[in-house]
Formats: sequence, structure tokens, C-alpha cells
Amino acid sequence: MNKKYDGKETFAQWQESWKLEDRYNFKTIEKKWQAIWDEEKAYHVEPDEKKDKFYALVEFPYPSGAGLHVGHPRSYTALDVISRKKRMQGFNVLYPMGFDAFGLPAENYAIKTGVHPAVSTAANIATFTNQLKSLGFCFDWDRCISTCDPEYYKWTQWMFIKFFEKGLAYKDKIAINWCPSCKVGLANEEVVNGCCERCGAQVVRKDKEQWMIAITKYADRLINDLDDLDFIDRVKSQQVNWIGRSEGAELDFKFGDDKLTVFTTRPDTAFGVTYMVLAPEHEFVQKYMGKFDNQAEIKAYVEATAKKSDLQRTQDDSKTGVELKGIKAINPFNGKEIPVFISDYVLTGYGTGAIMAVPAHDQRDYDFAKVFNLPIIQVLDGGNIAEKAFEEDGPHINSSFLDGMNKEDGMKAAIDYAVEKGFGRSKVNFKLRDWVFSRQRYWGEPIPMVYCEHCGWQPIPEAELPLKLPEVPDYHPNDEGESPLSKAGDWLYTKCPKCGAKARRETDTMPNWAGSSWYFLRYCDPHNDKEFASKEALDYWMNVDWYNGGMEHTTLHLLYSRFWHKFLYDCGLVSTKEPYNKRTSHGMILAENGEKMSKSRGNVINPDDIVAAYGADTFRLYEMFIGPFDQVAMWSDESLMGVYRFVGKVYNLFKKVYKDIVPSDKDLRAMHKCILEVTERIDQMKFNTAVSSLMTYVNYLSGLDKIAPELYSTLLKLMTPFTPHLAEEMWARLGNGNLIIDAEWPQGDKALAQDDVVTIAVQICGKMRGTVEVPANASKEDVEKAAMTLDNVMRQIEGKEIRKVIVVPNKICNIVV
RNA sequence: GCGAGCGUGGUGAAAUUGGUAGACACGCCAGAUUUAGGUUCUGGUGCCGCAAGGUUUAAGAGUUCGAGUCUCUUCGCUCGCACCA
Repeated sequence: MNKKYDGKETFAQWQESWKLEDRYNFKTIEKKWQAIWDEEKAYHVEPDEKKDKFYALVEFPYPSGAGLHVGHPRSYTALDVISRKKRMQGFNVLYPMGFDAFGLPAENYAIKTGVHPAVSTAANIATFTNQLKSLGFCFDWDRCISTCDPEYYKWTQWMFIKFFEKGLAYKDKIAINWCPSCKVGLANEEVVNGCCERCGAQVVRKDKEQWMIAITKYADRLINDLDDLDFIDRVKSQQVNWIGRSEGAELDFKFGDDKLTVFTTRPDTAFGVTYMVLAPEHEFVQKYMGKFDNQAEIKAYVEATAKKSDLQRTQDDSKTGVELKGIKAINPFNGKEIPVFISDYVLTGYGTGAIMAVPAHDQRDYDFAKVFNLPIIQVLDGGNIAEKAFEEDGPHINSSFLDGMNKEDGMKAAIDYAVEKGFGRSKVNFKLRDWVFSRQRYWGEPIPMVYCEHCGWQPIPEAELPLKLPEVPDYHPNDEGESPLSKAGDWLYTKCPKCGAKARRETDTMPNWAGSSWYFLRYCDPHNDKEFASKEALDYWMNVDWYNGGMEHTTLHLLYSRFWHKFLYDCGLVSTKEPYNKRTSHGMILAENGEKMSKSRGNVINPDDIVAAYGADTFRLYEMFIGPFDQVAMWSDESLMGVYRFVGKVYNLFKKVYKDIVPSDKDLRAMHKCILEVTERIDQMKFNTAVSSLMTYVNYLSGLDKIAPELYSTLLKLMTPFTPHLAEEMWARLGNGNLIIDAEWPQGDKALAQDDVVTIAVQICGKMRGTVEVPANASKEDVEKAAMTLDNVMRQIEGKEIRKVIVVPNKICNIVV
């Protein structure tokens, strides 16, 4: 540990002993302090009832072969800054790190090279760990976890079984999004513009048996519970949008011997229905096929639709379709017979896969009606339906008992009528679909289920967890969509846990969103082998107080993990409804020309190079100074140099510190101003301006001949979150025997930060005409009097009548003439 | 199309939330020191003008004693969702 200044030598001699002729040598300083932190376990935390806890969380990385990207440290440094400050303010801070280690790249690498994913992943984790340590984050490395560790995924599997037991995990044959390139099924959330989020290949539909998790059962709660959370608005609105709640009604139309049920948000427009449309996949199309007059035409259209990808189906908004000739539907509101069509503009997965068409008040129906020459009946007054559908609100017309009503009354009356006559009911629908949870891949958690011919799907007994990944001869998935685990030989077959008959294991694995759905809980108690985490640990550490991560996870990981946590809450396994109190998001870091950094463009900045050339402290400080935290930022080597110069200046300032110097009032003013600004700006994540406050203060200190120790040690404390190594080093050089991270965060004093003379702007009719210096908090009259003495003011008001003078204390004086 | 947001010097950006626009930094210019230079230090730097001064926050209008900030219109950009009935 540090030698402490014991007063046996003069401070000047002590300072001399630090070889002041040396330039700022970040390499030795950073290595030295990283070793000390490691050795002293400076960042290890345990629950401590005497202290308030603070749980800071950043999204753990996927340990890719490419190593750490400059984007990762933006988020990590931000919460490192917050964590360090909170710790110095007396909180017991948990700031953990781990690895989201299951995933496709490791598997693709294995296919190419034959190296087992476990081997390459372990090597990558080692690299990442070194890189993260070289940046000096205050992670508690004793709590490091990895989702591919059997001791970890044991509990992921255990939780899956809970989902199964509660009926929320079920197997279903559905048309899924199939990526023909990755040969894997994707969740809706993983499909971007009809393409695979990962590889960009066009996604096709494929019917497959899949494990599903019923996230839709939580749709309402996932929306409503957002109200009490401190999430940035962008995140809230994107989640609300994605879940896509709409209120309306289901209505039953007569069709053949059946009821044809539709969902509509406007049941009050039912008198304007002139036709109906089914999705080509709708069950009635096949059921009644024998009764249609134009079967060949219908079959051809159904086939053509099946061949289309989702992208083709949605990109082309021209309306096509075929009438189901031979059967008419009957509108239950007025008994009218109406034609029924199939068309691909009706989606099979939303609502009931069928709609009632109101062409007068829905542009899509209007377009379709124009193509097929169908009648258009206006039922809401307004607009010009000769040109286009009228989609706004107006009083009902041509609608029997609804005539004259507004939307609200009309809705209520229409639903009441439908309920009374037994052909309808109010209904809420969501865009959100159940979570497709199967992946036809090797490097993921095995789904702990077996299939028995007598007993159906059965979970394996808890005692057999973790169900470890078996060795396989070959990691290739195949075109039929069979997982590599189907080649796992003996592993495949086992006994049915219920009847003991021969049973076959599930060969699909979990998506890599599984492990990350609950990792924040494991951090609370990472070595527990009896439970996923003890109740005591969870009660002390949860909730996460502040979670920072990328916007790209808003409708994926963030939504999934909120859902997962709510499920655990319902099972009585956690005691809070939501896992995260606060969610913020960082902007991406782009290359110098504004392009995305990518290997193929060759413009990737490697953090290791920056650390080697300028040091971790400069790198961290630069990432905080680069621009507003929540916005995209462009990397700039020149700006980085500016920050490096600043760090060097702070180092050199030590040479001007003298033990017996007493700070002046002006010095204290600068210091307290800096404390107040930095403290506030860190809390608001305005890191860029927090750094500029530090720069202003340092510029001030540079102007002094001799610096009082108090002024310098305060600077060091304020810089600890940003440049922890330098702060520790200089703190030690000031003669302190403890770590600066264990020092107290300085208290800013507003009164001491107040200037005694203020400059007031003098305006005439709102135009700036000059400034005057007056004592702080000068009276209105004094300010006015001083303002009148300005040459420029006297000239401007000469011969004019002064109508009003507005004085804002310490700010402005506006003379109205 | 719908939803969210943005537009300020040569560049990255500030602006106490309606009160001196351009803090802080990069770059540039000039000077000093120096190993020839990259280093370091000092001063200058929105635009027009020698200056006094004028002018300036995408464009236009409005509210106000006062607008980068609030309201409306137009233009431009970014992100998310997208035939969701």
C-alpha cells in the first residue's frame, strides 16, 4: 500500500521524492493501481445493512472473437463514473460484470475450424476480462458470471421448467420466421424489415414445431407497469408501440354453418361493412373449399401467397385478392348479405385473421373496394369519400340506431347491442406475439424436456439439472431445421420421468435471450448452488437502481427480462414486480467519417491501441467528453489529444501544490462551483459538461503560482470517477495512506460558490447595449442607476421616454423606451 | 403512412430551462521557448467593419419588456414501427 506522508521531511522534500522531472507516465501508474485494486479486492462488495445499497448495471457483452469495441466502454465508463461517485457518497455499490456467452458466432467458428465453442468462448472471455481490467472499471470480479457455465444455465433450465409447469411454455406448430442462411427460427423481435437481424438474409415462413412462451399473457402488465418506472421516454414509447395494445370488439358474422369472427377497433362502423376479407391461411378457406364455385382460382391465390416472403407481402401495398364465390356472409347488425374475399393484406397472425371491411373509413379497405368495384357506404359524416377514405371522426349516419352519435357513444351502443344479441363482445388485441423459444442450434442451453409417446412432453427431474450440452460429431444445422443435438447419439434417448418408458430428448436449444433474462438476479448471489440466488441477497440488492444499455435491446432483452422477472414474481421467487428502477441508453460511437465502425470498412478503433498510446484514464475521459451521452458520437483522434493534454496538465499541477498555502475566497469560489457542477452533471449523465467544468477549474488552478492542497485534493476526488488511476496516484503523492475511492465525495457550498460581483447585461427594448458590474444581489434601484451611466445607454435613451425598467436580479436590466 | 426526436461557428458542442448565444475542447492565426519539426506556454478566433458599431441559433410568422428555448407554418435530417383492421 502507499507510503503515507508522516511529516518527517518537509512537503517540498516529499514532493521532490516523486521524481518530478518525469513526464506523466500513465503506463506505470495504471499498472500499479490495477494491481493494488486487484490485490486489495478494492471493489468487492458484500451486503451491509448499515449502508444504503446502490445497484448499477450495464449490459454484459457477448465475448466475440473481435474483442472489446470502443462502444462497450462508453456505457461501462458512464456507470463506472456513477458507481464511483455513489460509493464516495457512502453507498454500498454493486457494479457487476459478466458474459452473455452463448451465441452463434462461437458456433460458426466451430463449424469453420472444429474448435469447440466452449474452448473459443473461454479464450474470448479471458481476452475480454483483460481488456476490461485494463480500463480500470470498478467491477466486483468475484461476481463475474457466464451464461454458458452449467452452474449458471442450470437455473435458466430450472426457470424454463417453471414456465412449463405454469402452462406458459408450450409446444406449437406455427409458421415461424426461418432464416435460410443461419438455418434457424427467429423470434419476431429478431426480424428487421423482413430480414434476419444477424445475417441480413431474407426471412421465409416455415411451419415448425416450436417451444413458445406466452409473453402475451403479460402484455397489459408490461405496458401498465411502465408508468411507475424511471425509463427514458424513447424506451417507454417503443415498448408500448411494440406491444401494440388496441381496444375494440370481436363480432361474429354468419358464414356457412359457422360464425366468422372478426376483430375491429370500430364496431360502431358496422353499418358501413360492404364485404369481408380473410387471410389466405384462414381455416375456413380449406374447410369450405368444396363449396366454392371458383376453387381453382382460390387455390392458386393461396399458393401464391404462401410463396411470398413477409417482406414481399408487406412491401407491395397494391391490393390483390379473390372472392370466395358461392358463400356469402351475413352482417349481424342489419342482416345484409355481403361478399367474402381472401387477400394477403389481411394478416393471419393478428386478431382473428379476418376483417370486416369498411371502405368508407379505412384507406386499405377503400383501395381494395376500388380494385374490385365494391360499394362504399359512408357511416361517419365528413370528408370526401369520392376521393379517399374518411378516417377521422364524425357523427354517425346511415347507421340505424347509432345515427347522430359521436364515436364514444356509438362504440358503447354498438358493443352493447352486439352483447345483447349474442354476436359480439368487447376485446383487447395486441401486436405482441408469443415468444418463439426454440433454436435449431448447438451453442445454447439445452431445453430440459423429453417426449414420451405415452405421457407427451415431460420436464426432466430437478435433480438431473443442469442438463449439460453433449458432445456432437458435427455442429452443422441442416435444411430440415434439425438441431445439431439430433446427432448426439446416446444422449438423445432417456427414460420418461413419469412412466419410465423410452423417451427422446428435445434437441432444440434456447435462444440467447434466455440467459440474459435473469442475469441481474444471479449477480446478487453468484456462487449459490442451492438456489438461483438467496432471498436475503435478493432482498438486499434488488432492484437494479440504474440500468444502462443500447436502444437496440428495447424490444428484445429489455422486454423479455421484464416479462421474465414478472413471471418469477408471480411464482413468489422474487419480491418486486419490475427488475429495473431506471433505464438510460447511450448513443453509438461512429468512425471519424460518420460511418459505422466495421471490420469490412476497416475503420474499427481498438480500445487496446488507445490505452497503449494514451492510457486508460485519457480513453475513459475522452469517451465521457466526446458529446452528449445519449446521442451518437463520432470518434476523433484530435479531440482525444486535447483530453490527453488535459490529463497531463492535472498531473503537472501537483508540482505547484504547497502544504502551507491557504486558499483565497476566490479559490474557494472556483472550487465550490466545480464541485456543484460536477456533482449535478454526473447525476444527469451530462458527462461532457461535467468534464468541461473540471477543465475550467484546472484552467483556473493553472493561473495560480502556488496551489493549496485542499484545492488540488478536491480536484482529484472529482476526477476519481473519470480518471481513477491518476486520481489514486496523485492522492498518494499528496501523502494519503488510504485509497481515494474510500475518501468522501466533496460537498459543494452554494453560498461559497456565489460571486460577490456580478456582471449584468443591460438591454434597451430587449437589445443588448452593454454590461455593468454590480455587487451580487444589488437592489433594483442600484442596478438601474448603474445601467444609466453607460455611454451607449445614455445615447440610446436620449430624448426618449422611459416607460418601464425590468430588472432580473444578478442577470439582466431591460429598459423599455 | 404512424410514433419519437432533432436542426446553433471551420469541427465536436454549451446555454442555470424565457434573461449577456457560442462555455469547454478541436482546428486555425500570431508570438515565446525548444532538439529541425510533431512537444510545451501566452494571446487571438461566429460573421461584416480600420473602428465606433451592426448582425447572428434551417426559413418565415406569432406570443413576450425579452425567444436558441414557447406557439403555428414551411423546408431538411435521424431513429423506431409499418397493410396491426
